[in-house]
Amino acid sequence: MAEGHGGTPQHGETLLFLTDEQLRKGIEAFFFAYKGFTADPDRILEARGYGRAHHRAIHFIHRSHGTTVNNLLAILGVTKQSLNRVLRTLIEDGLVESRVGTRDKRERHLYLTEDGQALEQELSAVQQARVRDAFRAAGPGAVAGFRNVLEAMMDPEMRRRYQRLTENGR
Amino acid sequence: MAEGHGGTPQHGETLLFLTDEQLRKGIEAFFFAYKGFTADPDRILEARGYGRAHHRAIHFIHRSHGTTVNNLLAILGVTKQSLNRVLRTLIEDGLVESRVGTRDKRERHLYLTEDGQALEQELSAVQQARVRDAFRAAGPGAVAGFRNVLEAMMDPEMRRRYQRLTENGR
DNA sequence: TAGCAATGTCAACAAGGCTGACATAAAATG
DNA sequence: CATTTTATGTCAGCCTTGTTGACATTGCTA
Repeated sequence: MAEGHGGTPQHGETLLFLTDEQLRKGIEAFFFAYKGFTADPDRILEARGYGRAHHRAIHFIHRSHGTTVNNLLAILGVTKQSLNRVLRTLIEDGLVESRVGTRDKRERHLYLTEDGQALEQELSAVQQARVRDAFRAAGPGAVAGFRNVLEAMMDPEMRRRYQRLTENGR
Repeated sequence: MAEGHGGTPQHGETLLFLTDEQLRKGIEAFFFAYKGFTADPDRILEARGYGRAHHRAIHFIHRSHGTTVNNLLAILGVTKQSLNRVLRTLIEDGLVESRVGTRDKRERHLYLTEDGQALEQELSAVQQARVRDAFRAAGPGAVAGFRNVLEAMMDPEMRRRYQRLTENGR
């Protein structure tokens, strides 16, 4: 499967020589970094009896106020039963509000309550701080480069969803 | 904690202005990319009735032939009960061999069998392909930049372990 | 009106984390 | 040599968060 000695250049860019060792380091870095990436929010969530699944729901509801359940399911890529379990506790705990759609009354539109927004703020503050520090430590150019690599690593379907999110903020 | 409008430059590098929006995109990119990162191995593992935990064990045993259980525990950051469950199935299935230590007979040294190496190859082939393609698509400079950001994002303890791994290959 | 779509819910199951407790063998230490 | 510590394994039980399958309700749509 492509022995690391190159082949032909693609995209008209300079040929990149990537050794197995370089790739392995990248893979391990990804693994270890993801732990750090989630460590701070995890601590906050744990104190409330929540997990990462709650964080993800809160994040994307904040990101897209009034999104529907189906929409959220597509973004998160889990089953409705799995999401519903999380959503139910968040609604019961008064962090998320579910309003019946006006145009289509079958849909439920999801919003963060004040408490929900407060938790979202708390979670994103620590996570953003971690990412900000990492970007600064890595220096200029890292922001775009980092995101480009990540974007290229996504499955096409997820990339589309990601790009749709970042385009219009909705 | 550096208010986002900069303050004074650090590390003698150019000041980076990072908006909340940029940070949020980075965070979401990380989330979506991690899904892609694990998608290909996950498919292979599923066919064998294994999960990500098995992959991680296999990866680091391959990476450090003859490593001890304690060592592996520290790298993976899980409990011995959790690791043991995975390790037991891998040993039963003949993918991993556990040898009593010669110097210290309490230790068990872990090795991949031929079958284990074959699976490791299969798994790393698809994962490396994904990372390689992403690096190439992102262009030169991405490799180092990407790794620098990731490294800065790790918890200090994990960063030390990561660096120790990448230094001497052991 | 018939059928499809969006949502919720119940039940059951699995992976993979966790804690606590206990057992064994071997090393290390006084 | 006796004691303690270390490395490992194992049993039992719990939690979160995924999964599938089945079923009900409501409301849109053809």
